[in-house]
Amino acid sequence: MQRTDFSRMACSIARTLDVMGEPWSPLILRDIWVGFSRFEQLQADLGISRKVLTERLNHLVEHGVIERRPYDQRPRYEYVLTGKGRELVDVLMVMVAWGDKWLAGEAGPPVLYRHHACGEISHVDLTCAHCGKPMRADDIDLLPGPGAAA
Amino acid sequence: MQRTDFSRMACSIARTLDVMGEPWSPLILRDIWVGFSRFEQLQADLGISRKVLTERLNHLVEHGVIERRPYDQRPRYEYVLTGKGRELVDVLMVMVAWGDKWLAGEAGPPVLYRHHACGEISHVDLTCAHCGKPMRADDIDLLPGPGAAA
DNA sequence: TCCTTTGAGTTCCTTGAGGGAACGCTAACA
DNA sequence: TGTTAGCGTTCCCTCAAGGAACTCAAAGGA
Repeated sequence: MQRTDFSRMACSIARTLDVMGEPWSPLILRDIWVGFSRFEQLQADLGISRKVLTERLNHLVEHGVIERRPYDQRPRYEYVLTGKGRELVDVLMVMVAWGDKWLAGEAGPPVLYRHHACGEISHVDLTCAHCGKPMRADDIDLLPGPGAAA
Repeated sequence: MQRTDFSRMACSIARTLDVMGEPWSPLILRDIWVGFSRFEQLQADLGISRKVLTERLNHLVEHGVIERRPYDQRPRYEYVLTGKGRELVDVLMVMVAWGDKWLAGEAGPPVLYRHHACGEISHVDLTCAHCGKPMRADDIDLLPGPGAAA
């Protein structure tokens, strides 16, 4: 099915979706983040079609969020997050916080996150990079930026 | 178009994707967030197929992130974010921060965000809800939670 | 009274992406 | 000389996205 190309839009959300917005891509990044690094591991853990997994991995490599590198003399490869990719995990962490709060139900969250700095089970909050106070959907005004469309 | 159903997975990322992971859904939420609230506005601004827009809006309403309500005696409706939906915008704000940093290029970010609390152009940071210190991909340990799969 | 306009979808056809199973390729190892 | 393990390719089928045309309801004008 022909899909619309988001990469040309003058919108950072659309551009980010062009990198990791296709089906399965966030879950592939999650798996690589938590330590599944090889093709067979990813395929088995996710239950994704091998064809689609190949396409997604290539796409993520092309955009520099993961890196493909050999781990053996034999033709064996593993995928690891780049710095760019590790920052993209921020998006996943916020999805976790939202899903834990709104979708986990009676059973509670499937995974807990312990923060190294304080040792507590916690989750992420969004704060202003400038003043450190909370920064949520209603706390900002939008202004046209230098890269705005004509 | 994800033919695989993510909603049953024991993963808050997969469940969140089930709500807003389909193509266009994040951009629809963005538009509603910034003030496009009507069917015609959304269709014109996004250039999305009317059929898909209808499907996505219904899906988002079913999951309680937006609300459909009449704004006229005539059969006219507008879509607005619920509380649940406003919190989902957190995910978009982090996509903005990442896209602005890694994909904006020479031109710079297309949109600037001014924080009400401090009045500065800024972006979001991820901090620990417990101790307030930075909380990024490498700053946490994962533990099985109460809702973990058997 | 009839015609037109507007907003909000709905229908229908075409194309191409995802699912899934089978196949291929390479290098070590028994 | 098989056999195995890891990593993809190829192929076919189904169904979802694109896109244009169509419908419907209510208001406003001629």
